[in-house]
Amino acid sequence: MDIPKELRNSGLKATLPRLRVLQLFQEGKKKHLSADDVYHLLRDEHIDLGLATVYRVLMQFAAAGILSRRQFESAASVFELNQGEHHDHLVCTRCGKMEEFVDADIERRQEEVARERGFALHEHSLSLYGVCAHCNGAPA
Amino acid sequence: MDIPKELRNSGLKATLPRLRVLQLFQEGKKKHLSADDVYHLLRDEHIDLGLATVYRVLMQFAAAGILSRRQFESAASVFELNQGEHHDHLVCTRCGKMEEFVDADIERRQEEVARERGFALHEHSLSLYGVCAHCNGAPA
DNA sequence: CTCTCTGCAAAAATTTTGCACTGGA
DNA sequence: TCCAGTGCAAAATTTTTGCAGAGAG
Repeated sequence: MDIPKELRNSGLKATLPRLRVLQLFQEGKKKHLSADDVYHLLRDEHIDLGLATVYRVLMQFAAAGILSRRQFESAASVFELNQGEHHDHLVCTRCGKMEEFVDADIERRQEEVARERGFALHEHSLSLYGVCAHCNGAPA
Repeated sequence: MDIPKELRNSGLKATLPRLRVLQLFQEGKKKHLSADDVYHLLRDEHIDLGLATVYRVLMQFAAAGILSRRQFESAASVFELNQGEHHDHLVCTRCGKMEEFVDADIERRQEEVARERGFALHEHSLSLYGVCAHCNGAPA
């Protein structure tokens, strides 16, 4: 989608920092980025914006539904483009590789578990941690 | 189990701070406690220990397998007694109530998902967020 | 031209570490 | 007694906020 338009739809002005941050995610070279990652990637492109601005922009995007914020095992949160369909993550604890997946059975059972306990389920977070085939074949 | 013994089994001396922290979890009034929770609960009992010590003790316990560290949506990690069997969490986003559950179907599918993608699964983290029956019946 | 947005720097919140002193075994 | 353990304070990390100036519409 047209980036400035996507911003306007969210009631946000199309400013340079916002355009660049969104572009970074839409390029898709790396899907999961922390605030600090974004900050440094943009600095590498000689786009100097403050870290505070990066945080503000990321949170505005998350509030607008453009990005989702995720919390994995490490201390810092990461953000990723929200592409409509929900998905969970499978993370290699050796090389950091991250795969996304959706499993209909798991999704369905989550609903059932919540319903059995009288909860109205709004969202969930599932992360699997293991060692990927590549790292398994060539242990460190 | 006998608390000093449990500590010695982990190669830790039975010191007052450790005994009190472990006792707090074993009383079970509240299962999930952040470092700050522990710090204040003990201060309420006029047991003055430093916050740094609380962190150290909690991390030693986690390393020893006595406690597990969890990361929910909020910024701070919480710790809970590790009672052997793994479980996941169902959290009410309105009142904070937390229920634990294990679902065999979900566990099995997680293994399958990981295997299909060539990962050796080591652990996972699943949290469901919703509104519990009580809060649903009496919306704020 | 106005009102949002940004940069900077300072504050907050959470967690970790250095160091001299204390206390369990 | 001896070394692990503790308290305190300072540092590190991640994130948020105040404020004056800059820039989009």
